[in-house]
Amino acid sequence: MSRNQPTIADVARVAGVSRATASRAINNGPGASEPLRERVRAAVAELGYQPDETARALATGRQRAVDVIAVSYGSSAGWLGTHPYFSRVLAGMMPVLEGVNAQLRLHAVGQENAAEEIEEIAANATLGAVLADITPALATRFHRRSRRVVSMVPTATAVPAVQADNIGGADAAVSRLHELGCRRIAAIHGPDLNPCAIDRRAGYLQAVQRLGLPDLSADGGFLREGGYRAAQQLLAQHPDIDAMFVACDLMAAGAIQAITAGGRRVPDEVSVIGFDDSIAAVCANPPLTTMRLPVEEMAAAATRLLLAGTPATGHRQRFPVELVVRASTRK
Amino acid sequence: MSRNQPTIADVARVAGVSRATASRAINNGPGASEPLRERVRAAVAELGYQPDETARALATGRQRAVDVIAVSYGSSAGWLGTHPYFSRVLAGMMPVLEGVNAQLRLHAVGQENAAEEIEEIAANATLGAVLADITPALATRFHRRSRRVVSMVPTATAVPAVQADNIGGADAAVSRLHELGCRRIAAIHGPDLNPCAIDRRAGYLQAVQRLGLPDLSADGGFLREGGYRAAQQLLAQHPDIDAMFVACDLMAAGAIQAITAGGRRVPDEVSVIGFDDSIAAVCANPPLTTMRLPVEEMAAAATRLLLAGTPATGHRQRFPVELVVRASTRK
DNA sequence: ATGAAAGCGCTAACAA
DNA sequence: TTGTTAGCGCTTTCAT
Repeated sequence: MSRNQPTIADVARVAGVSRATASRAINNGPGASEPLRERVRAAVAELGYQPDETARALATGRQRAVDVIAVSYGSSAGWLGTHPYFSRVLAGMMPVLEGVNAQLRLHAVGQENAAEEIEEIAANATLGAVLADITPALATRFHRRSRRVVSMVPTATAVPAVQADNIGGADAAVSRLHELGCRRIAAIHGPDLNPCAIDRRAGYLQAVQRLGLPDLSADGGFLREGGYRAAQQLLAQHPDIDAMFVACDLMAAGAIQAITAGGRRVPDEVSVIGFDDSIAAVCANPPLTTMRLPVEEMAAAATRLLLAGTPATGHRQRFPVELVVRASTRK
Repeated sequence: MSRNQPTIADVARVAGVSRATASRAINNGPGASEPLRERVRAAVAELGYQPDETARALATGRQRAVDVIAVSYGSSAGWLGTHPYFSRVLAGMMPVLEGVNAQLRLHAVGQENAAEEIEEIAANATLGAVLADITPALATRFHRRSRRVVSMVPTATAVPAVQADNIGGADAAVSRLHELGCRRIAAIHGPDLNPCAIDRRAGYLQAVQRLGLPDLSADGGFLREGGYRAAQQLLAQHPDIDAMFVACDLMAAGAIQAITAGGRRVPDEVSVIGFDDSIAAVCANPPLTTMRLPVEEMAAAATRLLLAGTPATGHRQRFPVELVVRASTRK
């Protein structure tokens, strides 16, 4: 570094006080007279002094940063860039970090050496970490090293988490479709190993079983292309499908494209209901009826939990998943 | 902090060497014999030692972090969360930061006290900052305090920048529509003050003028709702429109919804061409033909520039904007 | 109320 | 090659 920033010693000298007094004045700490505080303020302004957060962090032992960890399945660029989820968690965190003088550090850890990277992040964690989409095993690993952590997806029981009712949401979606008169309700699911995908699949299965409907499932891998292909395939195999429950909006947008490209109308011939209420839902045409996952609120809650101290082991904060009606389901 | 992590002193003691030797071994520095290195490695493993990056940063004077700054016009949550742009810049940066032991710090600065926040970030910058969407005035402010900065949008001449050919891209889009036989080409523009929006508008104007077409412009504010409304209005005022150039995909997705909701077909009756090639383009139905803004590549380049040292004042790296043909334009 | 001085955990001159 | 020592810029006892 070639920065030649003024230090607190400069401020102290210009103000004609000791470094300790300068520090007290700058941090609004107790034990400094108003006249001296004023001189320090003047010196700060004159020099354009900005405290070095690194030194401050070392001296106090706490750095006031919250880490966000996302695992990059395959190429980090692909997942992080194309899935609307991450920007929503960031969007949810930023406002609560506003004005509390805390940094937001973003980490994309690769799959291979994930364990080591997690360890290192945990070792340097300060306020703590928000686990955006990590497996229970890795979450446990982090938790063992630092308890200042909260997961945003279903995880190991010990790890604090904010979680949405994915099962209930999926069930509600299918029930809704059933109320609308649909009887051949297909589903497009996410990756087998994804905790959220697992729950949404369970919710679908639970609903069709209760309602006495057939299980018409396909896999879409949480990606738009997968949703497109799955919908095509479903339509080919079961031409009488009158509705689709799609486990994420991105896939649902693809599914709608496939349905209309195949010459059927949405929602007149087939109703589609997505999951997430992400940007993909409003960009789809017709706009998607979907189950809203309150990602921003969850991320905000997770951040507040960290700001408030060390979350209790096993802590759970639940969030409802609610129906948002748009135009992809019939009246 | 109640962390009780082992320090390098513990490692040194366990390994039976001095702290200096331990440091040398840990950092693969020169001047340490293999046997001692081995003992240090063993001690590190035994204690589960992880170097404290803060202390390291203070000692070396460089913290190896790159900052990303996004200005939050209105609510920070809204903009950051709903616009696909930011996640693309993050996605572009992450891979180049991989394995170089550098953190990514994210800042959303509010509009009111933007100047101060910018100053503070600049003062604590280490590798430097990527300005995602900042005004020329603020960029200049940052540049004055730290030269380690690169803007991703058109900016003041002194500030280093990576920039795409927005004017040329917009012109090319209109030209393309003209080649396709369209003669009533409307446009939906972004915010008046947004540097990218300004250039895209200029490109449209330049093209219609050259081609002898009428200027059919409306404003959409770079948001989907704005695109929807602008398209409705355009269609009402000029029923003979046969194409639309829309300055961003998010607005274009809205425009397509408005067009089809109004009973016209895309692309048969009206062709639509967007800008960005964001997630909104592939979620739209039909999928959008668009001008691809290589955001990830630009963000990666910006990051590499910072990693390589202090970018030269006024540095410019240009990126092409290319046509991506999908289904929203007629053949 | 103020200042002197001791660290925070680490790296990097300098000595040995 | 190894160890000793002096900081990095700041906060925070502890005297005064």
